[in-house]
Amino acid sequence: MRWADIGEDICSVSRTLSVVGDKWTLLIIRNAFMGTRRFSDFQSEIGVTRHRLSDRLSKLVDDEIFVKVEYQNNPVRYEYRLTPKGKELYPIIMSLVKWGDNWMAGKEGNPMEYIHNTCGNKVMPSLTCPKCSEAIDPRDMTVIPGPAIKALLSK
Amino acid sequence: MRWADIGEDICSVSRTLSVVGDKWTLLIIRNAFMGTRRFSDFQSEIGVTRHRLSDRLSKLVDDEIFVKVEYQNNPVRYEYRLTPKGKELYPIIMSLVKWGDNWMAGKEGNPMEYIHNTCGNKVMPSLTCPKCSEAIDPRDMTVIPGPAIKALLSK
DNA sequence: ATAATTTAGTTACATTATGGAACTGACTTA
DNA sequence: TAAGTCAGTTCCATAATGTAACTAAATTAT
Repeated sequence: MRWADIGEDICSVSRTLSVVGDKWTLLIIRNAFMGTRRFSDFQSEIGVTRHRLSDRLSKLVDDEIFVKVEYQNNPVRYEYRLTPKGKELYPIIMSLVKWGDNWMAGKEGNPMEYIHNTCGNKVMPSLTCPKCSEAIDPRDMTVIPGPAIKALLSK
Repeated sequence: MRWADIGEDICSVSRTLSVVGDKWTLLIIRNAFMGTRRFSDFQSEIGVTRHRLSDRLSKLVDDEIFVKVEYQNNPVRYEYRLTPKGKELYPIIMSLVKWGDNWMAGKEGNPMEYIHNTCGNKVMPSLTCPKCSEAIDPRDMTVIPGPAIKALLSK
């Protein structure tokens, strides 16, 4: 079977991109991980227009990445908080950070540094194999059809 | 200091997104990791228009994610191969796959499965701390200004 | 020898998405 | 009373995208 025969809809990457495959969306989520919750804070921090922000936030609420939580009434106002589904986007943001640090940093060095509270060290998380604990090299990964593709093939 | 005061240009996420912050670009890179190298193969596999593909590929060459390698002359034709800089995008693709598997898979299960050749196991790589080897939880990470931000502050 | 096919594009045009900027509306503070 | 805050919405010009046809050099089929 060729990859070409597998529809775009049966791919975890394109499914994920249907939710976060947009620059503004990823910047909004990045800021959410830094603690931002309110419309105007996202707006001024990211520099996105209110129009676009409103658009992206409501899509993210539809996609269950954010929940709107009322933080005042009179007038009623909501803030945007990451759901568990949204919080699990962290490795995506972290891998974007890491690549940017490695390949796009200027001579000044990295913009930010990260401390792992659990062990107290300044670290940059890396992708590792949960079985043998080795860092992942793309050449060491073999991709095989999973249950969803197998089900398709047996039809 | 507030995040709002840090320009978008001094952020590893937005720097990375200036290269791969686009749906088509990420799908092209995903396919490159599955072995695709030629224009028409990217085109038919991804379903992107030739116009858009041509556009994205030349940007990716400019950004040194791909190199054009001549694979025939008469007429001269090039294929697109990942550079080391491009190969290091793998964790980004893998984190997109993982999130999609966890949150967007249908009842059929995951589209693909991954085998780590080094240890022979079927695995899904995870983000871990290189010091204590524990899986990363976003709540356990503290972000502090790095050298580039510190340099800015001392001006 | 001529026609069709392959590969890697480019061009023209209509549609869609985006950015910029002003406007709304319910309150609060000076 | 006037200005400010917050979370949007509306309007319009510009930019990005998709659709579909066209190019061009070579190869294969009839």
